[in-house]
Amino acid sequence: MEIEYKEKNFFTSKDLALSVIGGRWKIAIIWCLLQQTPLRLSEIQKYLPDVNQRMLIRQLRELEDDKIITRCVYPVVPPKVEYELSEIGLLLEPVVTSICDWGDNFRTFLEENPNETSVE
Amino acid sequence: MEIEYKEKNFFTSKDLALSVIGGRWKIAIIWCLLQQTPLRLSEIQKYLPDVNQRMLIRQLRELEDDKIITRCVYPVVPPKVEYELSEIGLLLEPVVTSICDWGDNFRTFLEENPNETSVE
DNA sequence: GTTTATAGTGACAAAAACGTCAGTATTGTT
DNA sequence: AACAATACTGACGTTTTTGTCACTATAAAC
Repeated sequence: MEIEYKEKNFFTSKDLALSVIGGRWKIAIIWCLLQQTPLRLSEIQKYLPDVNQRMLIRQLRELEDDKIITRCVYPVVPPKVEYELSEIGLLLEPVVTSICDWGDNFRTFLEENPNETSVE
Repeated sequence: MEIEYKEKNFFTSKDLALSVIGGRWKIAIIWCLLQQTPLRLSEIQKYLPDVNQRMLIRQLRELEDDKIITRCVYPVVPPKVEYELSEIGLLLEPVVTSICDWGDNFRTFLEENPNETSVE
């Protein structure tokens, strides 16, 4: 997270929201947890194979610190940890949905308007 | 923008969407243009005083390249340039709205659940 | 002829984000 | 005794992002 809301004045709700969900993989993680819940770390990794474990854990920690997800550790061996959206985290569903919907529209737009700019 | 959709396979709409609107100030810029349109650069700067001009211009260029906004240059002195949301850009309104709405909820949540973690 | 306004660009530095690698803990299995 | 599985952490370096500073163009106003 780039901005710490604890240390800055936020005038708008969007700034506050973006400080929490603006991270590189945050929306993707929340998306996973909306598909299936709870999820173990290893399961999230299967959903997001492009994210390395280190990064994934860092993003999960930030989401946990911001109370968007909960982390439940089971005292077993090998260890088992389950991640779940919190109540306020679940309320992000409309955000994720609207992003996916727009992505659909944008994909259609791209197909209908092929790039005139060639990268060469 | 971190990911070039021209160069990567995108399997989900969210990935495609995030590659376009995931930039640091993209949502904020789009938010401005939903409040008032068209806007000149100097006007966007008044909306977003924390963004330096260099950065703002870079983000505007990316949005323009992705066809989210249009840039109209008037051949006058001093120069006048107007930015406007494109058709596909206007469709981002539900995304911005849902983010703002969630931000409101999250602010309330923060007020109701004061931080137990003190930073010292 | 100097200043003003607007919308930039280029070079560079600082900061933040990201990735890689190696290592930890536990206990049950081979 | 070595190895496997899961969920990590720490050190470190690289890459990307962001910011700063100086600079450009133009015509009108003073």
